[in-house]
Amino acid sequence: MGRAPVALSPEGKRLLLAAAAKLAVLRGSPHALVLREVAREAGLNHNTFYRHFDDMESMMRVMAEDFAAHVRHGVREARASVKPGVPLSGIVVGRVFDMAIQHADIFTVSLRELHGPAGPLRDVVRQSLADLAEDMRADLQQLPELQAVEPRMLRAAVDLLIRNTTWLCLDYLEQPEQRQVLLDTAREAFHSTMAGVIARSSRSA
Amino acid sequence: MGRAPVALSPEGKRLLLAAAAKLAVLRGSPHALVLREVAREAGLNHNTFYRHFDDMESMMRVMAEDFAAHVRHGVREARASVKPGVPLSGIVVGRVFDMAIQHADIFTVSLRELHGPAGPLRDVVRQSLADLAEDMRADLQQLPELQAVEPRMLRAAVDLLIRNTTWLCLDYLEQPEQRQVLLDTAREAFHSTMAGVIARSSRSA
DNA sequence: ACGTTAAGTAGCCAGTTGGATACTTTAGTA
DNA sequence: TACTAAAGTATCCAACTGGCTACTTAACGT
Repeated sequence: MGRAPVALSPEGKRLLLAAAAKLAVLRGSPHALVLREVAREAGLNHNTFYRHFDDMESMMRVMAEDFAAHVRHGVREARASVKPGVPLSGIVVGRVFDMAIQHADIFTVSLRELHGPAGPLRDVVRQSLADLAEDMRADLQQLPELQAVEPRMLRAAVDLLIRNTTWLCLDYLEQPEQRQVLLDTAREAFHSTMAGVIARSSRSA
Repeated sequence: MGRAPVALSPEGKRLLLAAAAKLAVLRGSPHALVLREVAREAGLNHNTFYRHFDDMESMMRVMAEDFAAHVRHGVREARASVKPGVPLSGIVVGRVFDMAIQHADIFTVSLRELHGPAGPLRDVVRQSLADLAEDMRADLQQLPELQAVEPRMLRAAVDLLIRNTTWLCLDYLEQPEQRQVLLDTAREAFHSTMAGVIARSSRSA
């Protein structure tokens, strides 16, 4: 359940996953990957690939599970790091950025895949973000200013912010030196959106 | 300048571009394209490709230019369709969706490429969106409620909305039957964000 | 010390690829 | 009508691919 991803995997498997992620970032898509090239990048014979994966698609499934595990792990850690009652939302974007940069290739590939062709990788990534969104909504809803807001409207706002954060996160992974600027951008979006939700909600009440 | 894109191109060139876009949508990335397969899909001998393009990358550049031309053309049309003084913003998302569905493959590939690896295609697409953003900001700024808003803050809000719209547009291209839902989502994001900008702006004034 | 199994390797295969060179067809136009 | 240039084709090539079978090495419990 809660174990760190790919921790118990054999060396070769991890090397292959890392090589695949790295190459997929360069190529722009995991679908452009070439089996032999991945093995070469990992410093292994191309046949070793078959010791760990059935084919490329099965490898992508593993990568997607890794991504999902990282996200779950990150959320759990963030939750444990703040006092109960205090909202996570203030720190969540920074946490996301931290997670992302620690597994930069996997995150880049996974987030890009959000709008790729339908497939197991995309489904898993989308589900992770959907879970995260519902988590954040419930978290925010407990704030006094937001308790009166209709859950559906709040969820829509959170979805908007997650789309925005995903975008900025990909920018961050490409230009880590822009971290502060991107965080500020995300924070401003957060403030504007929440102010908007509150304004619209109290107006309609 | 203002001419419709690929209008004067020879038949084969258009066939190849259409085939490439179609396959790139299926594959998830133009970088996964295979020259011979593109030609096959277009019903042409693979050598004919070289009559029109130097290589795959030069073809992608052409595709990017097509995308940019479509966007410019769409904006010009939208501008002409509303009375002067009336803001475009109310209809702009619907217009974007219309444009996108008319050139579904090119738009899908181009918008996906926004977070692909750096390259000419991506640069052109980003520039198109940046131009569109500045256009929209200037347009919105003329509204009475928004005249007092700091341009930089308004631009940030527009950027947020464009990121959101891009996302929803890709969803729309994959599920055209969801058009109305997605348009409503975009409209709600628009209202929330603008309400937020106004609230924050008047608060700090 | 030995046997079992997982991890890794070597070499082969038929099929496909990007690209070159040389040829044919089409369409315009002088 | 004959000439030309653009568009399209046929064929060949070395290089690479995914996947197969068969072999070697490393690790580990007994």
